[in-house]
Amino acid sequence: MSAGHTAVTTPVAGEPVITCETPQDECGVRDVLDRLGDKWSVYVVVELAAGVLRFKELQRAIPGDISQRMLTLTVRRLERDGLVKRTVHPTIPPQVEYELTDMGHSLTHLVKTLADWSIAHRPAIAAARETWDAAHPDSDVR
Amino acid sequence: MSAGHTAVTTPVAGEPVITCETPQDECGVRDVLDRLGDKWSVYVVVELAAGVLRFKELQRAIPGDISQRMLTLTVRRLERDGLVKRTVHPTIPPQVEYELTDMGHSLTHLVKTLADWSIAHRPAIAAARETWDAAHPDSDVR
DNA sequence: CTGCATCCGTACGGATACTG
DNA sequence: CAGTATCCGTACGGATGCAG
Repeated sequence: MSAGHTAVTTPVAGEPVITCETPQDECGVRDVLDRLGDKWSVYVVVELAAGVLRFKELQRAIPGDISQRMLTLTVRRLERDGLVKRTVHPTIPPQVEYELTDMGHSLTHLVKTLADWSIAHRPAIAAARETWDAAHPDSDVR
Repeated sequence: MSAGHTAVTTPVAGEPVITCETPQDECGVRDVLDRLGDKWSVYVVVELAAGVLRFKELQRAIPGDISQRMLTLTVRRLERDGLVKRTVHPTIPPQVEYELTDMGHSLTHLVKTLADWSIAHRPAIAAARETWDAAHPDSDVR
């Protein structure tokens, strides 16, 4: 192969092909991961998939104690990307509701796929890790 | 709803439900993201999906100039998780080949789904961003 | 070629205090 | 309640040098 990219070494049958037209192309994958790969975004999507939530509700619903700051940031970014809609009711005390947009809802299928794969392979991965860790007692890889 | 979790506020029709049995459960999603959410793992999977590659080949194939250190780390972690198989040919100079395991190959479908979603919604997201950025001239959210 | 060790800058995220 | 502002520690990742 001339200039190395997406090597066609040993094409596997029945395998979806992820095509990167040009070298140095990110195949679109990097995009999604930059958006959902952070610590909290998926959780926001998951919780909002079930329905409209207020700020505090969202914060309580998300597993793992998200800080107020992080929830604000996360939800703002999702809003900026058109995945979440934010509506403010100018009452006292203020009430702000968050919900997924249509595009946001389309994400749900994606997340479901992720969750399914994870759950299906969790045991196998755990096993692989144990084996590897046993074979490599002192390694900083982790 | 008593103690807030996975609120059942406004269930949406025809929407996959991501169930978290217990509060503070990560629904399995965090697992995958911890594994593929980093900067390079997906690329390794994508390139190896096409066939067996040596270290240098892999490095050249991946878009965005991955450092040698990062490629080593990434590939080691994937190996630890049982997603990548590493075979060493004790020659001079050394020759090391990387390939996906069966489980690794099962990831390809997942990645394809990600890529597809990304490409499909890229324009919409770009538009949403422009709108938002215009409406919020001075914001550190980005 | 493949890989480890080391150093170092930055970006991400947590904690806290303060405002409308 | 729903934020904003600030400070601060750490983990991630890049650059470089050395070794089998």
